[in-house]
Amino acid sequence: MENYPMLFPCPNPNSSNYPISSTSGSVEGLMRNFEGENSNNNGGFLGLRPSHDDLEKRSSSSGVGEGKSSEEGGGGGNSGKMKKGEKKARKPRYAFQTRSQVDILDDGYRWRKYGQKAVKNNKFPRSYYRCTHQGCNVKKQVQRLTKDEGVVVTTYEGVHNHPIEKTTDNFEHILSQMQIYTPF
DNA sequence: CGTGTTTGACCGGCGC
DNA sequence: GCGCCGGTCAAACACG
Repeated sequence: MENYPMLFPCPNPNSSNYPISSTSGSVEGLMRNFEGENSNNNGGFLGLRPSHDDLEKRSSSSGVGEGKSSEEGGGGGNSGKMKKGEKKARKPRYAFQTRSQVDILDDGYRWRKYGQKAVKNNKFPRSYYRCTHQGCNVKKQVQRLTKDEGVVVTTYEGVHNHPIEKTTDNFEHILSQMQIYTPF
């Protein structure tokens, strides 16, 4: 994947409110609860939810409700590489909707796709990405809404602890290709 | 040859 | 206890 569509999910490049690199506090302030059920969510608002993990209650048949993360190195292929009984680190997650033609919103980091699953209430599959930087366990998942093909929901999990690889000159290009849904 | 994608299977929690 | 469901791994493949 060398063609970088390059979209950045930040409405204000000059602002310090980067969804990923900044502290969660400032980001949380900007967004509203995203728990309204997505599929019926005819959009129009920027959904962001710093998940506090525990209250993950999915409404079974009605909700897409994300399950819990099983932490890195978890589960999977029974090769016996994960330690069981390890405590689960709960990480904050940031979700936001963007309007874009492309699914992959490149924010300047390098992502490796590690999975793709179909979600029950959506026709479009959800893609799982992980930052390829060593020691950087930032994960991200991209999902497209059924109702609005133009709306892409991106969920970031974790914080990068290494500098970006690309210059920020691309922001102009990035912003030209996307528009953020704002409730205001 | 290195890097990332594809894809099926598996894991683990929760609901029933 | 079983089955659903979301999340993840890993081998094979594709591409530069």
